[in-house]
Amino acid sequence: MAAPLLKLAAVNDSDVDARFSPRTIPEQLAEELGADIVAGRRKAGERLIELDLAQTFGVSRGPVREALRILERRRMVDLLPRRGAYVRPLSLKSIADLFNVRLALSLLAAQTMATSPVESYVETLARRCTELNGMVENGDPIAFARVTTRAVRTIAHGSGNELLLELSIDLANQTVWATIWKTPLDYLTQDVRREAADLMAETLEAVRKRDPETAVRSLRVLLENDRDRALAVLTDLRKEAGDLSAISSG
Amino acid sequence: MAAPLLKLAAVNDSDVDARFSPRTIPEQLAEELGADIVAGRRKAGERLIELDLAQTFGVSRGPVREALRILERRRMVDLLPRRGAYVRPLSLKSIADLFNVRLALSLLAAQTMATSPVESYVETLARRCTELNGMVENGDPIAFARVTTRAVRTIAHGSGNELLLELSIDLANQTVWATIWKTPLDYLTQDVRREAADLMAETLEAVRKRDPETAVRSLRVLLENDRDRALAVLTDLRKEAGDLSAISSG
DNA sequence: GATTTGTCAATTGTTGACAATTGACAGGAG
DNA sequence: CTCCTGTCAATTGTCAACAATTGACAAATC
Repeated sequence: MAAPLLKLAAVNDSDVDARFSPRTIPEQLAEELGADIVAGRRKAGERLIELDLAQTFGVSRGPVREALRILERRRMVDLLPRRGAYVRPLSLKSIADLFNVRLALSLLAAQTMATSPVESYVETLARRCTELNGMVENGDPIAFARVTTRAVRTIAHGSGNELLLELSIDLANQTVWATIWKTPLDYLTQDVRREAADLMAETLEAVRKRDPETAVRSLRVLLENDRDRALAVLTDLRKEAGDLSAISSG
Repeated sequence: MAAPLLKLAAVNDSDVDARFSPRTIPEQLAEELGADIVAGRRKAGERLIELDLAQTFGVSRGPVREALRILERRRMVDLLPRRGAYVRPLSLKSIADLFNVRLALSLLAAQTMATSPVESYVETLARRCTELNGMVENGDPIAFARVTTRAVRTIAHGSGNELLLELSIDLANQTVWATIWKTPLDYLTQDVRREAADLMAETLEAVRKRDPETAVRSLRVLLENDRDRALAVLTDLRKEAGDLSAISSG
C-alpha cells in the first residue's frame, strides 16, 4: 500500500462526481482511501489511524483528518470522537436501504419534473432515452447502466430541487462505492435492457404530458426491478465468497 | 459577538439532535455559529474568516475549520476551496425543497414501517398519537409541533432503515435551523391540530393493519398540509420584513 | 482607453510539536 | 478468583508557525 505522493487520481468518470475534479489534497486522499475500502484492501471494521495514513500517503495529519470527515459524510467510515475512525461495515441490508432511499428521492424528482417540466432537461432526458434504445441490441451492460444512472440524474436535475439533486449525487456515488464497482452486471440481459429502455421512454412521455402519476409509476417499476436484480446478484456473490470486499454479513 | 470561551451550549432539546450532546469543541463552535446564522447575526452571503472566528471564540483555527465542515454538511455554509466560507443564502424555494425531500423520505418510512412493523416502535407511535390527541384541546402550538416531529421521527425509526433515519434527523435539524426557530406557529389552530392528530392516528392504524397504501396516504395529507401552511407563513413573514434572519428572496 | 502583467497583502492550506484522553494491563484489595 | 485502581503507551485533539494561493490594485503595454 505504498502510495506515491499526490497521484492526482485522475478519476474523471463523470458518473462518480462530475461537479469538480478532486484537486484538493484531502479530496484526493478520500478518493484513494475510498478506493482502498471498496476494493477490500481495508477491511470492514478496521481501525484507521491518522498517523499511519499520513505516513502512508506522505502528508501530515491535518489533511488526513479532513479526508476522514469526507469519508464519514459519504458513510464509508465511522468517526467516534476521541476514539478513532473505523471502516464502516457495509451490510447487504444497508445497501438495500441505500437503494430504497435513492428510489424514493428519484420518484420525488420524477413527480416534480412532470409537474413543471423545463424544456432543456426534457431534451436531455430524451437524448438519454435514445441512447438507451440504441444500447438495447448491442450495448454492453456497463455502458447501459451508466446511461441509466445519467438519465435518473437528469431527472433529479429536472426537478429543480437543489437539495434533492445534491443528495441524489451523493447517494449514487455511495452506491457506486458500495456495489457497482467490480460487480458483474450480467443481469442486464437484452430483455432486461429492452424493458428498462421502454420504461424510461414511458417516463419521458409522461413528463412531456405533465402526468406526474404515470411518470412516477413507470420510473418506480424501472427502479424497483433494477434494485431487486442488483440485490439478488449481491446476495449470490456473498453466498459464494464469504468475504467480498467491504460487504459484510450483517 | 464577544463569546465566552466554551459556553458548553446546553442545547438539550431532544428535537434538535439527541444522538449525543455536543461535547467536542468543533461541534460546540458549529452550534454557536449555526445559532448566529439562523438568528441573523451572520447575514446570508457573508464571508466567514477562519482567523476571525478563531479569535472570536478563543480557539485556534483547527477546530474552526472542522466546525465549518460540519456546517457545510448541514448546508448552512458554502465552502469554496481556497476561497473561503460563506453563509449559505436560504431562499424560500430551498426551504420548500427541504420540506419536499423530508416528505418523500417520511413517506418511504411509513411505507416500510407498515410493511413490516416492529412492535416497540408501533407502541411508541401510539404513545405519540395519544399525546397529540391530548394536545388538541389545550396544548400550545409549539409543543404540538414538537410532538408531531417526534412522531414522524418514530416512523423513521420504525422503518428500520438506518440511512433514512440519519437523513431524516439531519434534514429535520436543518428545518429547525431554517424556519421553526422563532417562526410563529399560530397556524396550528385547534381545528388544524384536530385534523393532524386524526391523520396521525389513521397512519398508526394503517401501520397496525399492515396497510402501507393507507399509511402513506394519511401521512402524505398530514405532511403536505403542514408544509403548505408553514410555507405560507414564511411567505407572509418575508413580505412583511424584507430581511428575515437568514432567509433571502432567491 | 482597454487589456495584460507584476506585485502585494490577506487568507487558506499544511505542517510538526505539544496537550489531553483513552483503553489496556498490572498489581493489590476484598 | 473477581473486581477495583493506578499507571502507561498509543492515539486523537489542539495549537502556532510556515508555505502557497487568491484577488485586488497598479503599472506597463498595445
